Amino acid sequence: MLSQKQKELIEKIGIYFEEGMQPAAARILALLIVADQVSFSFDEIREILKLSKSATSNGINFLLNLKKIEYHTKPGDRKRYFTWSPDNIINHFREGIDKILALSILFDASLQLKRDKNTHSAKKIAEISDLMNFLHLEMPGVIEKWERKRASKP
Amino acid sequence: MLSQKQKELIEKIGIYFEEGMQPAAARILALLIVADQVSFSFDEIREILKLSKSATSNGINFLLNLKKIEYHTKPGDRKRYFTWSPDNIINHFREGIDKILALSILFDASLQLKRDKNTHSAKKIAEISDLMNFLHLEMPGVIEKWERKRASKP
DNA sequence: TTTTAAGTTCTATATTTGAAGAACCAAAAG
DNA sequence: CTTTTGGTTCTTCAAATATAGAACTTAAAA
Repeated sequence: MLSQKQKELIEKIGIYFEEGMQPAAARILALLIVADQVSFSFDEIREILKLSKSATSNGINFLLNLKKIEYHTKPGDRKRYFTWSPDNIINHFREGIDKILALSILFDASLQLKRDKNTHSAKKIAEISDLMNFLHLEMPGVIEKWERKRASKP
Repeated sequence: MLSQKQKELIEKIGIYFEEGMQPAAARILALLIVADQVSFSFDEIREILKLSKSATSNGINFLLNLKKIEYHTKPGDRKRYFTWSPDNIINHFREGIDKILALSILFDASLQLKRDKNTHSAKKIAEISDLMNFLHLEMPGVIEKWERKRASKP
């Protein structure tokens, strides 16, 4: 079903995803990305990843909530079959960029509280905040550029 | 020494920094960024943040290791005085981008293992990997653009 | 209407993480 | 030398997180 290499990749990708979700959820997501099989039932996920029912249930619902995965059903079959939903992945990057913007706002606030706005440190805060803002502004253009490139040579 | 607002900012910025370091280290870094005072001794940090010696020591060394902070000494004074080192902050963004690249490599590896590279999922993996790569390639240009803008109107 | 299947939720642990405080150490001061 | 200072390291301890497994729920099937 899963080759050794695929299992290893699930672990490696899982570790990346652990930044932001519990290990079990991270492995579930990685499984759905890496596997050849297009969809997995609750129990298949459970068995393959050797998780308890609760860890499986919680992980799946966490991922459904974030819309990282979705499920479909089959007529005359009560099970749900889960698949990765890759389509809103660009959103993921947007969220990352928004987070940078939020931090830049805190840096600005810190600058406003500085007695002396001309120290090296204060100027650096302003600079970093400006950079974060700039990145936030530039990002849509970069993604657009990528989309154009991609549309031209598919 | 620190206003209420500054203390609140240290907490808020600290929470951002917790992604990637332990809370105590995050607060130390936030303190060195937010405060007007340019440098702090070990015991000042300890007292202001109400940390134990071990938490202070570990946090400081963690931050020194990552070169997020540095210290200087004064003649006839054994203490070290710690300051934020903002200068390689652009590096911080580069690291973030490098991390994205590392993930794209794992996605590529996953794609290589796919039996059928023409499924929706496989094509999406390719697409995401390509986007991550593109971001990695574009970033230096974006930062350069920012530097030019900044040089022109300082 | 009883049983079964598919999952959820609850309770009990296990694991991980972070921090406290004491013991320790090395260099400088006395 | 011996004491003090400035910190580090070691040994708990506490809290947060994650998981297991059992008990429960709900809807469909028998």
